[in-house]
Amino acid sequence: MARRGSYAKGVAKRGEILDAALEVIGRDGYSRATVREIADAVGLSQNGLLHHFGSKERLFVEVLRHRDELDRLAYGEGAGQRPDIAESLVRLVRHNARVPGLVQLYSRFSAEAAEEGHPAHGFFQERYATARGIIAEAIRSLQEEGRLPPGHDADRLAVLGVALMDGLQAQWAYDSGVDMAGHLAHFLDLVGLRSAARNPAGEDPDAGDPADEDPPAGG
Amino acid sequence: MARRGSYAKGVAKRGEILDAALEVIGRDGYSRATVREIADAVGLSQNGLLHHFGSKERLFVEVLRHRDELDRLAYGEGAGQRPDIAESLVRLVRHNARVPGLVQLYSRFSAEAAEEGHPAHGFFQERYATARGIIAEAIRSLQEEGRLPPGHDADRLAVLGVALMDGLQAQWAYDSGVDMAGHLAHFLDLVGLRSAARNPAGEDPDAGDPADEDPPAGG
DNA sequence: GTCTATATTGAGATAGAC
DNA sequence: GTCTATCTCAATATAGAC
Repeated sequence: MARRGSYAKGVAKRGEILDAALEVIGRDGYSRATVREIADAVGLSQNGLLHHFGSKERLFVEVLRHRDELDRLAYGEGAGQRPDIAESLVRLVRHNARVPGLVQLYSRFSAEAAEEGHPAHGFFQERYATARGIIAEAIRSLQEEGRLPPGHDADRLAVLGVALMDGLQAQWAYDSGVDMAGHLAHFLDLVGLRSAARNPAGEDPDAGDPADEDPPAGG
Repeated sequence: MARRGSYAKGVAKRGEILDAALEVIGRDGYSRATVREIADAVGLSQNGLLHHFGSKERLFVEVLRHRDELDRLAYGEGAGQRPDIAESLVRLVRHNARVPGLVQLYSRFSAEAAEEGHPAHGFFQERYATARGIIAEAIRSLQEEGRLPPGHDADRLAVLGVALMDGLQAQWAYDSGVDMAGHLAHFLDLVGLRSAARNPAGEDPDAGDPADEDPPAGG
């Protein structure tokens, strides 16, 4: 509102910086992804960059927010033909295994921001609550349709699901042979969520994911 | 072997430093727990402390190793009357909820050390493998005794269990109302591990834990 | 052998010129 | 909106006292 003619330029520059941050983090790892490195990658000085985001923490929060937005479009409700929670989560996790830099950013940053007073504390607090809410709501929908075995507590299952996704990332970070998506799918099978969400008739639960192609997030 | 008379003194000092580190981390949080703060707490200079451990990373690894050792004695095989895996894990997690500083140290440090080449990378890599191995082995024992529903993959369940413990810590860090032990117990119930491990006859699965008293780890 | 004092390096944050 | 210069602070390495 109060911003002047160069508003569009600022927005474009912010997008450019987010992309550069992603690239540097992916290439050099989180601890080498300093403000200076990212600034170099985008052709700015350190403080030329910080002018747009204020601090490293705020920059990283925006990177993660941007990631969530893209993931929501690609795997969230309304994405693809079947907005089914179990399959959406498995696909999301499968996608994550192809972007280790982002996963590392998420893991380290969320661990740091757990400390009260950290600039990103509120972001993650809200994100966890939202994630649990989305999953719990999807489970309740299945229950209303009668496609889930009775006796399941949607809120509790949501906590377990979110915890599993986080925890699998930790093990995967130390052993890339850990198949995050496979283990999540196994859990969903165990609690009856996967077959319920997909096809009550009972087709092959692993069919239908042609390759691990990136979703149409960027195109 | 080559060490001389002051060996015992060095060992005692190391123990003193580990205790001080725990206290500072618990009181001020991980990011305020600098080498200088810990050194002050134990009455040493920064490098007086680093002389014993070499670096902050090595000090923290020793803190976590010491914690694991105490936990193993208190909750591992042979601790208490019933060396039953499900109950041991639930009790361990319940105990963790009473030492937020240690949990924060573990979470942040394991996230940092995921980067290849970090001084603590090997420690966590080994720790994850060991944790999975212990749980998988305990499950296999139950299976051999015929106390577990058939069709369970011990190795897969172990991965899920470890992931759950890590992931629940993350959510708990942002909302201390998240009952880590309760959610883990719920998971173990869901997969049939808890009732199998405890009492095939089917007693109240939450009885027998009088209070959340600390185990005889220090005495 | 053990410690104190100090210097160096590298990170992010801040101030103010253009 | 971007830059240069400077500040603070943690971690590490070195020199040398006892």
